[in-house]
Amino acid sequence: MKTRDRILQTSLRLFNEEGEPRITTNHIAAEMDISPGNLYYHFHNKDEIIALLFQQFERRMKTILQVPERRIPNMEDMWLYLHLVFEAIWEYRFLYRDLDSILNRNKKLRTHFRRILERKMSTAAAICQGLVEARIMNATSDDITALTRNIAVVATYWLNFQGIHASTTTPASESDHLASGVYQVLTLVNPFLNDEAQQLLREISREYL
Amino acid sequence: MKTRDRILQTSLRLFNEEGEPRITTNHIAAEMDISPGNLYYHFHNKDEIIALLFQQFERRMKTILQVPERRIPNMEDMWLYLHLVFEAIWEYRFLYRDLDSILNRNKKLRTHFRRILERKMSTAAAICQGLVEARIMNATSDDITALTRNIAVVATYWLNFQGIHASTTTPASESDHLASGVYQVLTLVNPFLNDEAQQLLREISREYL
DNA sequence: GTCTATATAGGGATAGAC
DNA sequence: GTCTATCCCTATATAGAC
Repeated sequence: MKTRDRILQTSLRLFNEEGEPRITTNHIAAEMDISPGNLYYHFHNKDEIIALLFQQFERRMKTILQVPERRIPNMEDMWLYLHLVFEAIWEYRFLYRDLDSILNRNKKLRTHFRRILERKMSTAAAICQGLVEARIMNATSDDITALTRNIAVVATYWLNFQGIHASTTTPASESDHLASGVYQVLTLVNPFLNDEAQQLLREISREYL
Repeated sequence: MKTRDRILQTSLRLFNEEGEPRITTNHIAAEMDISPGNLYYHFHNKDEIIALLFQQFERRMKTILQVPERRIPNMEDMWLYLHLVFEAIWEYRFLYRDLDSILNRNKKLRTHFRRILERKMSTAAAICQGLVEARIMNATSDDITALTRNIAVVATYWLNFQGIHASTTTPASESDHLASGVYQVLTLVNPFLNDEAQQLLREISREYL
C-alpha cells in the first residue's frame, strides 16, 4: 500500500479515535513510523488530509442517497436505508464530532456539507411523499417539511448526543450506536404512519435493537 | 465594574462571536486593553474562565427547568417555556458550538452538562405526562421516552444545524433563531396532540414565527 | 521517497517591577 | 491590580542530505 494511502487511512483512524483537533501531523507520522517531513512530502498540510477524507465521505454519501428504486419503500427498506447512512457517518465520525470547527476552517467543506444535508432532506422528503401517496403515511406538506428537518438534525447529531448522554453507562459497541440512531430517527416518522405500518415498525425494532 | 467580571463578560462575547477555540487569552486581554499578565492575575488559566461561564449557564438553566407550577401547562405556556430555554442556550451558545471539544477538556463540565440534559428530558417527560393525563396528548410511555430524547437532541443542536443549513440565506436575527428553534421542537410534539391542541399550536406558531 | 535537522509562529503561563 | 518582559512548549512547515 502506498504511503499516501496509509497516511489517509491512519489519519482517519486516529481522528475518529481521538478527535481531529487532538491529532497533530506529528502524531500521524509517529503512529506510522515515518518522519514528519515524509508526511509533508505527500500532503501540503493537515487540511489537505481532511479535505481528502471528506471527499471520500462525500462520494460514499452520494451513492447512498441516490435511491434509484421506483417502488414504494416499505419499513424494512427504510431501516436498512437509514442503517447505510449511519454506517457512513460512523466511519467518518470525526467530521461530526468537531463539525463546526472543521467547517469553519474550510469554506469549501462547509458548502459541500450543506449540500449533503440538503440532499439528505430532499431524499427523506421524497420517501415520505411516496409513503403518503401509498396511504402508508398521513402527513401534510408542512408536516413533511418539519419532519425532514428533524430527521436531518437527529441523524447529524445523534452520535454527539449519545456521546454525552450515554457516557455514564458502559461504552456501547459500534452496532449499538448505529441501531439506536436508526431507531431514534424512525420514532420521528412513526406517529405519521398508519396502524399497520406502526405495528410493522415495532416488530422490526424488536428484531434489530 | 470589576476587572474580573469584565473578563468574564468580554470572554463570553468573544467566545460567542468567534468560537471558543479561536479566542486566546491574548485576544481577550487585547480586546479589554489590559495586559495578558493582568488576566492571569484574575484567572489561573483559560479553562477557569470557561468553567465560570458554564457555572452561570448552569444556574440559569436550573432555575428555568424547575417548573414550579402545579397546573397543566397549555400550548402557550410550552411556547414561552421553550423560549426561555433557547434564550439561555443562545446567550451561552459558544458552549454548544464546540461542545465536544469543551467537554472533553474538562470531565467535570461533561458530568454537569449531562445532568442538565437529563433534567431537560425529565422535565419534558413530566410535562408530556401531564398533557396525557389531561387528554390533551395521546402517547404511550415508550412514545414519551423517544419524544423527550428527540426534544433534547433538537434543542441541543438546533443552533448548530441552523448555522450550517441556513448559511446560504441572509444571516438571521437573534429572535429568528429562537423562534425557529421553539417551532421546530413543537413540531416534534404536535403529532401526539389532540385536534384542538394542534389547532391552537398552529395559531400560536403563526403569531410568533 | 524518506530522513534529520531546523525554522517559525503562536498560545499559555510566570516573574518581578511599579 | 496592573504592567512589561520573557520563557516554555507545541504544532506547522521547510531545507537539504541520502
